[in-house]
Amino acid sequence: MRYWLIKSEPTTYGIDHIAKDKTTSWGGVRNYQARNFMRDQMKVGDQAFFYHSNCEEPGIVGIVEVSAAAHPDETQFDKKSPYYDASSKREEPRWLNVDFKFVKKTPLVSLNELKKHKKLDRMRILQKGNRLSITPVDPDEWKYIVKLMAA
DNA sequence: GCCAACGTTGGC
DNA sequence: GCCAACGTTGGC
Repeated sequence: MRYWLIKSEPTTYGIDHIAKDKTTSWGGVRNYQARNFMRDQMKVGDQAFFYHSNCEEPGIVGIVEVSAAAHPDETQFDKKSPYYDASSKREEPRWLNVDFKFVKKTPLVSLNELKKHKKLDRMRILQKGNRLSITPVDPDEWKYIVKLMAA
């Protein structure tokens, strides 16, 4: 079982959206590295920090869990979707995604807070210029952050 | 709104 | 296969 961090913009699809939906298909990811994480490494039961990006207070705001393994991303075949990909064929889908289910909201652990902890300075999210929307989280880092939330 | 960092595209 | 140009991300 692995741990992850997934980014989303709260105005587009934030923690309150998934709290209401209960589960959601994590479609629209158009980055090969992120796709490969979902396709090759994510398993049902893996947990992920839900991170709000591009907003007033960027940071971790909740926990979600993988509820379905990678499957073809429906938005790539939908001509009306902003994620439509004309070069992807049904017989050979280019984009895949997992489903996530809501676990809980957590107290905000802001980006600024994360930066303060020496233990966390290797996290992908804290590296300069990192834009990857799905990144692995080390089990030690996970535990450390969960403790921060409880404090 | 700015801009640095990054991924992708396409001409050669 | 190189690399400049472009578009996007995301913190500030």
